[in-house]
Amino acid sequence: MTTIKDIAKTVGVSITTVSRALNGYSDVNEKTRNKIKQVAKDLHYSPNAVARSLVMNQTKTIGLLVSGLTRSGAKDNIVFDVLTGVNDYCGENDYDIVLFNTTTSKQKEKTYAQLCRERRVDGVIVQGIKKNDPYLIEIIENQIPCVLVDIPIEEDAVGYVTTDNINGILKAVDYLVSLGHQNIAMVNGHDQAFVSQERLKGYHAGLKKHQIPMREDWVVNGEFEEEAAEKVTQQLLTEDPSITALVCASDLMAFGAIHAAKKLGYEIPKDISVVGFDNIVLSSYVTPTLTTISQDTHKIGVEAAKLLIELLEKKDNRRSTLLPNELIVRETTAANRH
Amino acid sequence: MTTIKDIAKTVGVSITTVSRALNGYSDVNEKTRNKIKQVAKDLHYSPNAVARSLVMNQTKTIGLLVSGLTRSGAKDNIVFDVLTGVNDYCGENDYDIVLFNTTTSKQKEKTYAQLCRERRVDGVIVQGIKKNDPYLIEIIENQIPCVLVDIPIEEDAVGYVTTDNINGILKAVDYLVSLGHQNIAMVNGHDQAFVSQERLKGYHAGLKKHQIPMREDWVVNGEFEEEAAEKVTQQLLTEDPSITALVCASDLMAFGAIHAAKKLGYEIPKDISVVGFDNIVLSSYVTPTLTTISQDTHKIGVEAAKLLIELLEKKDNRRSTLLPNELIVRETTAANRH
DNA sequence: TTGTAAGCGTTATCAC
DNA sequence: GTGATAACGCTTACAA
Repeated sequence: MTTIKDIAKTVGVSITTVSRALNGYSDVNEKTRNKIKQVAKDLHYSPNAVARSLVMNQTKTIGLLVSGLTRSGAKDNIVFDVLTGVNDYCGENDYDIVLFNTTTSKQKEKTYAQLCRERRVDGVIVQGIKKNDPYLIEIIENQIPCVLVDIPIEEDAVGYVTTDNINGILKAVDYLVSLGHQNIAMVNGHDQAFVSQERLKGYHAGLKKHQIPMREDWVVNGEFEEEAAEKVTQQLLTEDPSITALVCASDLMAFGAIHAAKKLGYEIPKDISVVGFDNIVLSSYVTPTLTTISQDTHKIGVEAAKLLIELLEKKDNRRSTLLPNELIVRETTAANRH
Repeated sequence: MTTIKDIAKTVGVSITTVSRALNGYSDVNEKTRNKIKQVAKDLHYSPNAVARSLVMNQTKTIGLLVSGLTRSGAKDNIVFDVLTGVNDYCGENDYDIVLFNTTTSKQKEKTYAQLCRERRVDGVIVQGIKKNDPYLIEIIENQIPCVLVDIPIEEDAVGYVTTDNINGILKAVDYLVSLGHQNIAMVNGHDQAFVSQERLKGYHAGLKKHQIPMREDWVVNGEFEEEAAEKVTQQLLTEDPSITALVCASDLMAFGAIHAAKKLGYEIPKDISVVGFDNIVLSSYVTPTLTTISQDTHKIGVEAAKLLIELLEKKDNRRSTLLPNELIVRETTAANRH
């Protein structure tokens, strides 16, 4: 593999000159530069990023730490979408992405800091970890620049990007109320997710706004899983048949809820309205198509990468980005007929 | 950041000893080793993979070059699934993955070899490129170890993994024939995909096996896209209403085909049977659920990583892996009633 | 069992 | 404008 040494030898200059010529420094004769460039091309030279990283003490690489980088993540395409967003922005800005593997047994022993330091990534984007994940403490304690997805923490070296979860659910409640619904229950995720807290706040805010009394037992947790959501919804609906609408904290859970309702003999949306959250691909393919709060997951990725790179290059001192959500009305919601 | 130098200083030994102690060499006193290990821990030492890579001339990193690493890849979760498979196997074997960005304008200028050499990846897994992609020639010409997904090329340094496409379609045809279908048409992908060739072979083989005469005009190309498939299917079915079954080269195209059929007043599966290919998540969520040939895309990823690492470590001289496919019977196929 | 020293391919600091 | 030379953090002959 050709090195600047080889180029230096064939051109008859020092390696210093080659380095400077190739890196576009001004203090080098244009003729020598051209000769060097030509030889570099002839010899199929590629700069060795590893060597450069070593001396520059930066790798132009960011780590992507994803908790749900498993097969199951394929159902909602969220993880993938964020990844493509990160990839897009990084590509434009000459950063490479390395995937951190936290799922496999072997790597599980390594701490977050070890993972980062070993690969000498310049920064990290973290997605899908829970509030009680041990990594989270490490992230805050360490000085490694980091952007969290959906976890609102701001530190010197850490920021976050999330969507306006409160407002999202609020829009859903607004819409349901406008359809004449008053008995609106919520299928939330779990207590270890910040987004669940926020979405719950949105639910409360919505009820309050329309002066609908809150009922604690009308909020159930579906663990962000289709099956779990089905189960709790079935119970909820059995115990209280007066419920006419369901806001769910994810589309997958909405599917579970719908399934439960159908099993109980409900017709959708005639007997009960359901709105999801995420707007995953599935939601426009199922029958009936799902009314949902759309998150631009690709943009989450883009903004996360953007924020991180700004952090790295100290261009700005923003520490967070809040993206808007949008209500997508489809077929699982209808006027209340009770 | 702590280095072996720091450890050497505090323990009072040379850096050589530290290096050897930490890397588990036998020729080092157990007492010194323990002291060194302790100090390393105390000082929060992490080995610098960059420095190591430079001297070892290997990065323990493999590049993932994906053509469809874009938002659109979210519909079929294939790209993502393969990625998780690769990630799983690499994690177990201490390899990291770096994502090669080929979509963004900036990187597009770089050749395949440049991409690989610059990052000094040990090997590459390539997915989603077409037969006429300029990268392909480079891959063959270069000496960089590479495993291709769904492109059957074997060279000294390149191998591939794919599924048994011929047999997959054959199973579909077998099944349709067993349901009494004789007028079976095919919605294929496009000529630039090896899998399309194979699936076409499977279609031919299936017809031949059951002594059904081939009709060239009953094979149409849907470009692996839902909309395109819908269009060509509409035309096909309009021109020849005697067709009672459709084998499609992807689930997404099957959805397009179904849509076209419905528009023409067909009921599914009463009036026409449709079978897809891939078994993407969507196919079990749509109504009616899709009969399809299932590919274990996660396993494709695992096997690709496995094959590449074997190649890298010269453990074996296999150059390819063929995975079986499976027919998943769901609701879009029924007995022929014509 | 341990240490010395060379070298991996760069960039950066000087001096010329 | 250009060239020695040191440095980045590590591994690895070779020597002791």
